[in-house]
Amino acid sequence: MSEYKSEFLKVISERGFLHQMSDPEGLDKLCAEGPVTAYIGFDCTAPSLHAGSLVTIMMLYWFQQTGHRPIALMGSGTTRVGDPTGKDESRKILSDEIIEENKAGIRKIFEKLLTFGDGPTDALMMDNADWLMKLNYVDFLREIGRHFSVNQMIQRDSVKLRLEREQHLSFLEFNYMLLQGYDYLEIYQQTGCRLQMGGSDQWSNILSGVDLIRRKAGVEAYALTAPLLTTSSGAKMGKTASGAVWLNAEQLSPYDYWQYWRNTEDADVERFLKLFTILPLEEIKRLAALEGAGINDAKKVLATEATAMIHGREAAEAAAETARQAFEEGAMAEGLPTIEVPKADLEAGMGILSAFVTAGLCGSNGDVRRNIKGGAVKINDKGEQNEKRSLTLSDLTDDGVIKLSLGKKKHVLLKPV
RNA sequence: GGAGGAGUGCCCGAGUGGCUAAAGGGGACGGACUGUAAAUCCGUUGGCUAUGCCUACGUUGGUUCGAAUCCAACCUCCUCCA
Repeated sequence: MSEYKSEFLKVISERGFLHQMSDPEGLDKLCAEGPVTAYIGFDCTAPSLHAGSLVTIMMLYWFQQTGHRPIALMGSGTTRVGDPTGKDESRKILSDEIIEENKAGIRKIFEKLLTFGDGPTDALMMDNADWLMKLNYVDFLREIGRHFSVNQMIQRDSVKLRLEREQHLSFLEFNYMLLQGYDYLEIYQQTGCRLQMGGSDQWSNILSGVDLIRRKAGVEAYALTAPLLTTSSGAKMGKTASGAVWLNAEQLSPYDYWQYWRNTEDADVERFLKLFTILPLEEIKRLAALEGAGINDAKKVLATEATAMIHGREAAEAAAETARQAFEEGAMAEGLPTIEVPKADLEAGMGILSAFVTAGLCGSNGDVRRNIKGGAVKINDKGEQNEKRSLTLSDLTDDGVIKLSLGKKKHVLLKPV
């Protein structure tokens, strides 16, 4: 482990963000000299980013914190083309309106973590649709395609493996590195950006941009990737029962987000504290040293700090307090996710089945029935076995709500309005 | 353009005329054990106004009392040859 001179690489390497770098010495020197500009691209396939993207988002955060200028690139141009790697046939073609909506949702996340503006280290937001949509095929081939050597392209591991195994590789996929390489060049020309970061799966795409900039502009640009994260038990990051761990509050409440981190596996606690919180390393070391049940305290810190990063300190504390009441006191915690139902429904008597479905705890009536059979369903903390049970105003607690629970961890409050 | 192969539930994958809402595995969810962890064990895993009904094995038609299974056309994907 060589010592880095630049603050950025020091922080990044200590906290476990580093996977590969194209020219460590050169990049270190560049970053040590003064403000550098770097970008990371994000797809616009969903209305929010999820926990899987958080690693690279945090890299942008640290980049700015250590005195540099980050660029968040919205890939709405490449999203329109569609990422060719999936196996599903008939991929959904997203309409322009949806892509724009998604883009708006994704922007919000960056606005929380980065400081935007016109200053030398203020973050920028760009969109590759601005230049990709204008491309003319023949011009592109002449201007960009000429700088790509097929001989080299087929040497790339991603390509080589496919060819060696005689697996199909479409021309579209083969071209992807040109598009992303072109992004890098375009951003370099517009902003002087000389560093592109991303997940480790982006490595070869990033390198193609590095090459292109060298050929086209005679400038050395850099590549840096972060490891692809899995939990210690091998699960992909950012997936839960109800889907992805979204970063936007509209997609996933801060309380549920807090819970996601609270349920981190023991073996991941230290790694996640380094990656997803900004606590000092000594503090993390101390927390990670906790053993047995004590590590639960570290998980709470992880949850609160990680939640504070993207939902704000206040929401994080509230989530922590709600969880404390719900789990440690078994009390009726007011901060639990709350669903409003028309008062009239309760007056008429609301079926327990539909109550759990509207609360989002179960996917269908049959799902509720199965869970009732499995003994997972509770109303106001009392087990319920009768699927015909209906909820009425008399079920309201002193706080004026009805608490629905599925299993031990999932609770929703029903509130009449 | 030619020859061959494939398309099954969230995913992988068995099934080649009725016993198939479809084996098995993974994942997920619930339960037990714990520490709101992991591992392990057990259960569940299409929908409904439910002793029945509907939807589902690429699409559309056909054969049949009856089709995921047979036939035809089409769509998509893959491999090899040109």
